[in-house]
Amino acid sequence: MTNRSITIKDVAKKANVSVATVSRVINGLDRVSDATRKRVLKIIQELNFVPNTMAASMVNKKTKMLSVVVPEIQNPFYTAVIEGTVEVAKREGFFTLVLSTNGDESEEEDFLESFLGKNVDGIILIGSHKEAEFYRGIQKPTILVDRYFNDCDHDGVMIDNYRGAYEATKHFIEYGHERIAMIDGEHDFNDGKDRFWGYRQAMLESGLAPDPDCHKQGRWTEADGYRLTIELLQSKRPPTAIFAANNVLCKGAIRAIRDLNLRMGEDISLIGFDENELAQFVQPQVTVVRRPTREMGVQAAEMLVRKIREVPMEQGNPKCVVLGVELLKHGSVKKLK
Amino acid sequence: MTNRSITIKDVAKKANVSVATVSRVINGLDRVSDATRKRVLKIIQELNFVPNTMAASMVNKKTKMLSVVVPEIQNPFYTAVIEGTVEVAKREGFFTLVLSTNGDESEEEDFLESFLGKNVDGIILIGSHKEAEFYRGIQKPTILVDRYFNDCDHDGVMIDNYRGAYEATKHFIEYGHERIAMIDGEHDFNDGKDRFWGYRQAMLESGLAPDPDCHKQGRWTEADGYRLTIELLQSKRPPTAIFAANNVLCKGAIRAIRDLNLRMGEDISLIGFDENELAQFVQPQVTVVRRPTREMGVQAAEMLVRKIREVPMEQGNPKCVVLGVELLKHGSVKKLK
DNA sequence: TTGAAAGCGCTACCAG
DNA sequence: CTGGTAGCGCTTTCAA
Repeated sequence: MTNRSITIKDVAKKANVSVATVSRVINGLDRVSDATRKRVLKIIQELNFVPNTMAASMVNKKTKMLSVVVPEIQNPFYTAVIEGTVEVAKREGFFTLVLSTNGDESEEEDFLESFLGKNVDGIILIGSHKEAEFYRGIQKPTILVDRYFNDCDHDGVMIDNYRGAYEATKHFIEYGHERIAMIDGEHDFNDGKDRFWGYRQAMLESGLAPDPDCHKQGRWTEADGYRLTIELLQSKRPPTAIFAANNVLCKGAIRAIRDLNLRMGEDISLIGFDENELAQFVQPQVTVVRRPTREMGVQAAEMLVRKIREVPMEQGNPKCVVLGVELLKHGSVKKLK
Repeated sequence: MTNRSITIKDVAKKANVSVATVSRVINGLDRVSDATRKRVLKIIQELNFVPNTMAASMVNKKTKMLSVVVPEIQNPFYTAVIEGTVEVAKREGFFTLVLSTNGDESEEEDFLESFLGKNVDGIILIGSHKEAEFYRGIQKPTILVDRYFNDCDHDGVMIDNYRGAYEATKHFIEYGHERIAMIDGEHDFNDGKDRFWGYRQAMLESGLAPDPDCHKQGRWTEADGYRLTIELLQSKRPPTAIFAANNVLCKGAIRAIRDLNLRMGEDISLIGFDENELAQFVQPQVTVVRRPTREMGVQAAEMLVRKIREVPMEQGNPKCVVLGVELLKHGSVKKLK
């Protein structure tokens, strides 16, 4: 497309200075007289010279790029995290590079091995790998988000999944529900697992024996949210309340309830995890556990930038920040007593 | 984090060969005896050596990276395009780098000037700039998607916005509607403009004088979709049909109709542009103009890869592919006669 | 089949 | 304040 691009040498020659001087001007260092600086700047303009950042990076080993790796880019939860990190990164002078892996471990690996993965200054990772070992292999400042692994040698930003599920379940119980179901996906990561344990613990504490028929597990998809909800509601002893353990599952549940012609918050109570468009649309709105999605990205980016800048020696043990969640009460939970 | 990373030199020394040979092995070139190849490969394993792609790129000026630049990453239309391009790119051996500009021109520029922008092999751009000149300045294989500019010196992949709007409007007319409103946003780009002209043309052709009260313009946001719909429906002479010119506007319209307690496809008819979650959720479902979103990304990526590989001389005049749209008829349009 | 050496474009150190 | 120069890690002639 373009012929040979013009380099620092061309500028130097035309300005009758050394490349060293041009470099100084480019980087805004002092030790350059005002006269020469002006002259060089002018030539740069004239020649329309743009420094080759890659060459620079070769020597100083910095690219001012961050990457944020997520499993899927269609889920608003992830895009919210991305937004948060991008905002901070920009403020701090980094570009952010987004990669969606489709939850595929090998795609994640490929990326980290690639030009991009190798050359960013730091990584914010919502990983798809299930073993700490993989993460330990990442030789670069990295912050794990949402999914954490012990002994992974990296810092993390999580939310209190356990508590979110616990509070949702408790809320049902306070309102008099006893036959409370939960639908979720595979327990591949701590987030899913913790939500299940939160639910379970709340049940136990209230003396409600966890009924295996009330815990339906599928994949974390809207289709399965739909299917599992139908199964629950058409069983011989349907629950009076359902806790849908993430946003897409919740959407499926909402559809199912609608399709079965049941009245939300009347015939059946529902709580979702994470806000979602449908939950806000239906009437009454669906009560959900809200987590600070954007904030997670912000925190992660701030931690990452700090880590990139700090001298390696100063780095202590990996720390994992846990952000709180909040139950947004709407009208989808019926008061039984 | 990591100390000095090991380089091609280390491998060469340990294998008792020259760096040239190691380089050949890395790149799978022939002219290396099987014996040495094996030996080098073994050392590479042992040392856990990973070639520095950046250094390589410095000399051969290729990075095997593509970037796709979109205005917003929250809109499913854009993510669908992204998915399409990523798929093709991967198949062709390129990594895709996603950038969301928030529709901000300067952010778009910053990106193109950045390390990333400078070092990708090609760009797929849903631009936020409004003048062809800007695009002409991009000295790199680029495909414009969705928004096109004449004389921009780049190829493009568009859809037939005009026809989509035209058909939607015609559909209303066939069903007996006469007071047909349209809501849209700023006419900053061809897409929005064309939709308006398609609507207008359909009206004129059918002898329906375009009533200025029936064209409400705001921004391309859900909030404005809501607001404009309310305005229309509460005016002294409300329309019987509304064409919402994009997905978010349509969502706003759906909410508004619901909040006014009107029956979709009965009290008011609606057609949206682009599918969206709410349109599929409500009953009856909303009739929409569907465009091949994913396919746009696929086409664009294929064109881009071809362009990157072809010798500069072969490049003819910029060409713009226009993909068709389809009216997905659901129950949101009432038959008046 | 292999190696030596000249870069790619820039930075940073050391002299002057 | 300015210039010379040695790399950064790799590729690619050109010779051997």
